[in-house]
Amino acid sequence: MNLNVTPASARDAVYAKLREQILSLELPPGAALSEKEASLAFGVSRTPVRESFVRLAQEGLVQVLPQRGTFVSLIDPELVEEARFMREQLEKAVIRLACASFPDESLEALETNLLRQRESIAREDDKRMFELDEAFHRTIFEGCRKLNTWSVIQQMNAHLNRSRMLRLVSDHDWDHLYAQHKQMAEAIRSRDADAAEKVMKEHLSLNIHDQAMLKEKFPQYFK
Amino acid sequence: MNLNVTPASARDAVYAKLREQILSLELPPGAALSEKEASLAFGVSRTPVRESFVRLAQEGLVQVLPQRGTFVSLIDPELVEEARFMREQLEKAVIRLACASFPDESLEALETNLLRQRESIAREDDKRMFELDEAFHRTIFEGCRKLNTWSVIQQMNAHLNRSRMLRLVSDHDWDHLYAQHKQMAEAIRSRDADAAEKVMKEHLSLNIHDQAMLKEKFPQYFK
DNA sequence: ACTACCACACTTGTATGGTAGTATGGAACT
DNA sequence: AGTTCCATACTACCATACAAGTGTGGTAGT
Repeated sequence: MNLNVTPASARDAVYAKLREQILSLELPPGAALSEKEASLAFGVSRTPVRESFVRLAQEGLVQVLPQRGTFVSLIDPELVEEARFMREQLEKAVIRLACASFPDESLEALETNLLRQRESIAREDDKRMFELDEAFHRTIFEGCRKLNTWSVIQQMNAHLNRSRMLRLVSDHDWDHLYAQHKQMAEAIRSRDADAAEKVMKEHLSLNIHDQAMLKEKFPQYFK
Repeated sequence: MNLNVTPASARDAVYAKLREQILSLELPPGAALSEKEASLAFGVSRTPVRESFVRLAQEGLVQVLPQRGTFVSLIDPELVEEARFMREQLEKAVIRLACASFPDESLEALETNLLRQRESIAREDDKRMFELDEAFHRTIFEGCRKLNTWSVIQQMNAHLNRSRMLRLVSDHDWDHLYAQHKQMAEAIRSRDADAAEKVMKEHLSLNIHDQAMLKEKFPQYFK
């Protein structure tokens, strides 16, 4: 009997691990990867490593140069801004839908989430707060039966988050974000689509100014 | 000297060909693929075939069941509707941007494209008309410097187009679409964002009714 | 000192063999 | 006749060997 459960294929495991390391900047933009090196590190052959590279390349997280090497993609400011743009448009549209029709259990889920957010802020648990933030937005999509849309946003977030990660975590004004989340839930409950859209727009509008600053501070990470 | 230019890697070639066959329904939803079979058909080894399967799976065009087989994904009505939804939101937002600021050369490109559309309609050249339709929308994104957004839409279009393909080509009311395109160009020129958004919304609103009808007509192709 | 060249140590791309899990059809048994 | 079991022929997964392109450092020649 084999209790050493293999959670998934080697390919998926390598893919997930590399993705995480890239998004956390543990593998910084521009870093050289290599099929052989990675295969040794993960204790698998080159085949599953290669296949995970293919996936990462399709997401734009790595760049494969034939016969030369594979590198973690530099952060492309244009791509980051467009990812933010797309997310803003989609989230605005969905929260409007939520104001038109939203199941009670999803609204309850939002309220519960808000309570937990307050706890996490009090405990200064940034990691947990990240998760709750994501779950909050996800719940809105779920209530509108737009989970496929949420997946697309998640993919685009890869590029956004890598840029966000450069700012110190303490930079996050959780109180402000919490207040906005609370306003969103309120707007959905009172079916005020205009107010909801307005809050969401502000919530998702990182100013481009920050981008330029980051690019000056970490020039080697940007395209 | 080797004049048999390999336009790209075997992997890319296989990927492109399979994708085309899936989108054209030459490989219908539910069809069984197999690494071995495909490798024989393309005259390459299983490796590049496998890697193209990985890419197709990530796009949701095929489904890989370990140790069982690889199948062309069934059309998921929810996914199709969400793809349409996302495209509508993004295109509405972008055409509003175009009304605020749009380079002259892009506007000229739209006008030229419109002329060609009229020609193609007259010649009843459906394939050409498809291309011009796509180019028209692409030009709008290009003028707004939102080409990454366009790429995302292109990916989602895969699912939309497969559904569209089921309708007979003659179903397309090119005259109507042409008229809408013309109105869009007009609105951009006169910077009338509200009018532009309105036309775009109608332009991209396939009614869900069609979906249900198609699902009844081709039940084996749907999830 | 400088330049042209080439061997070599890398890289990714492709081919192939073996492994393990799954579905199926037929044989043996009830 | 109906059911269970197993051989077999698939499948995708992974490891490995080889092919082919690229960059670099050293060397020979000028």
